[in-house]
Amino acid sequence: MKKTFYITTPIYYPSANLHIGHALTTVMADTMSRYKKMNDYDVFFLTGSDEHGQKIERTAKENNMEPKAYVDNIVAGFKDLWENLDIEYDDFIRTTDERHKETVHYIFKKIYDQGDIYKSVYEGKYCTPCETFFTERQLVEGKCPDCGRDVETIKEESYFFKMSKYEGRLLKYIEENPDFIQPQTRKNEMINFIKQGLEDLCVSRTTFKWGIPVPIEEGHVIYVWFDALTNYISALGYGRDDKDLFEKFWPADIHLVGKDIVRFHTIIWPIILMAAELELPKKVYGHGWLLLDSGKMSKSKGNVVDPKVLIQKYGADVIRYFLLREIPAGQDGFYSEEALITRYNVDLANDYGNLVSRTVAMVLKYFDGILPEPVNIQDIDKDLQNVALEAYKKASEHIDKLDFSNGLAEIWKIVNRGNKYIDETAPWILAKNPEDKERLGTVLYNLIEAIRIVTVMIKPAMPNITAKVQEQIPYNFVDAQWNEAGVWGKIEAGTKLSKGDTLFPRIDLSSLEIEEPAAEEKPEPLVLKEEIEYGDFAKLDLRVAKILKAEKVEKADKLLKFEVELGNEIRTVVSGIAKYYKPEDLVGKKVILVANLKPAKIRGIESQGMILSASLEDDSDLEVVTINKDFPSGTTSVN
RNA sequence: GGCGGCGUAGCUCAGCUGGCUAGAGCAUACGGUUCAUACCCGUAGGGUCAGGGGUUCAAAUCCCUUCGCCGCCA
Repeated sequence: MKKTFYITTPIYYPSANLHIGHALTTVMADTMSRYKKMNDYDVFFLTGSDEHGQKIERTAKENNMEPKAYVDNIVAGFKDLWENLDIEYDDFIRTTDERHKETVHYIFKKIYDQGDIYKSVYEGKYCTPCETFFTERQLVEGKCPDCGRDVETIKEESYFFKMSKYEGRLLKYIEENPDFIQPQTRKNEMINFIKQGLEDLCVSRTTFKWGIPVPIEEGHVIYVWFDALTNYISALGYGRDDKDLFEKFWPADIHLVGKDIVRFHTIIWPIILMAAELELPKKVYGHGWLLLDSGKMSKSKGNVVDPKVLIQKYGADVIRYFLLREIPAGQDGFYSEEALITRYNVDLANDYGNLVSRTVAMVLKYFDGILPEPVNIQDIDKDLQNVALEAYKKASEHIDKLDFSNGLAEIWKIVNRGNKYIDETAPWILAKNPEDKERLGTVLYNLIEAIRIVTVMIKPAMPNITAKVQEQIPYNFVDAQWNEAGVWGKIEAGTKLSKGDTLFPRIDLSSLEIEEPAAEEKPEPLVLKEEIEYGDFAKLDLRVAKILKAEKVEKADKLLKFEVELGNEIRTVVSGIAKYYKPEDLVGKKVILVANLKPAKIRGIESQGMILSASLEDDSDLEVVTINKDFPSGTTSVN
């Protein structure tokens, strides 16, 4: 029986479309999955979407949609992206799937029945936009520490999960399984966290409906982690009749996650599993973030890089290669389109693509495309072989540890050695002497063989390119197993090569319009008027005034004429804001009037003061400054 | 505030348990080559290894300290 391998990505939250950072996790998982398949593992690769929660409920409502219809739409976009990126998952679990709900019900009930879930009262501060609860201590000046908005105090009956009970067992497990949490720094953080003591976890809500109902009491909905994390076993059929997959693949070999959700995967999830008397996953790997020069990518910053645009421009292989090569294992990495193009030009076009191109061209030119037999192996040939075999070994080790960056770097040592080998053996000189024909043939054979090995090894990362190489070098790359890269001499002499398309055409960086993500606004220095003394300011008499009447000034597009109440007097004021307000909308509003401004005649009407407002520089919009509290008119507004 | 990490060439980073003139890739300059996608190969410049102190025959590597940056603390 084949060895099994179960790898997962997080299930992504469909409140918005995915960005290139999400693509990183999924590409890593897909590459690992393909690598294991090439190593003859029976692989199960799971991804999906986490579709419940108040935020979805609200966003859907804002869009006048039912939540399910709303998420259907976004999830279709997820799947489309994965298809474009050549992500070959075995299953896509949605938390709205009936099968998922069944499993969640089952596991919730099981844990409840044994007494690890109990009812109590939850009280906390909640920030709806961020969908996060905070403790009093976490708030910054009483507001949400993430977004700075107001938080709501929420007090409700909830079900709680007895996490505290499993604290010691979890700690012991982590210490006895040193590879469970990777990388090391995350592991240390988690140990630290647990040692501070675990609180019980609130696992239900009554404030929204968009979720899986708590099976034992109506009106309660299962809250986030109990629902979301369970996807890893609901997709396998746990708690239902069809649990063959569960028996075959659980425990998972790797839960691949971003570093921001390591805690949930290494504390809450294992404890849920312990309570359900299930085995724990073998490894949780928290990879780093893809940063932009302008910081972390996030929707609120508006600096999100859309992977679909990039795929269209450069192709899935290139994006995949960049992500895997550029982000160091377990660390953050930087994205910029310039870096992407540099990687592309240097590694793919110049080094690998060109190596294939020049080698195949020489076989065509000197041997009519028939791959010659290698004879009389010399030291330099041996060296090329050794570099290839050594790289195979090291690359395998790196990839086993999810270190794709170093894995690919190792593979490229063969590419570099190949280019150097051409330089040292100078086939074009050998071609001039008929008696060197055998030597020339050997050199070209060795080069093709080196290319073959490289091409086998880049297949998990770049699944498309192998098929294109196969058109030129007819070796069965498409079905190749990984260990074929660990053997020298597998390509047969006599193989007929043919000219193919340029694998990676160079991109001229200078003539390219790079669409950098909308970086944060460059803070243009404000140009202020000349500094004034307080005395200058104090001369202004700003007063609250109530608008009694408003009408358009005849024959003037811009002007409105107001009657305003200022204490006991009634004044007439003309203001150039007709473009922005209908007269009737302003009646009754309390505005700020510059009350001691010298009256001026406008269109024959005497205007006795000015109403304060703020307007955009290009005059595209304007808002009158208004007072919301019910202050009497005539009130001094500033002093 | 508590715990942890980082600071090495213009840029991104390797340098494990201390030991030859501190490395790689990119970028720059110069040279070589023409099979190839103006590509490839070679050479060179450039670092008081954040600052200070200590241990040692010997420290980027261990210890202390200062400064700066980052992560975790539901």
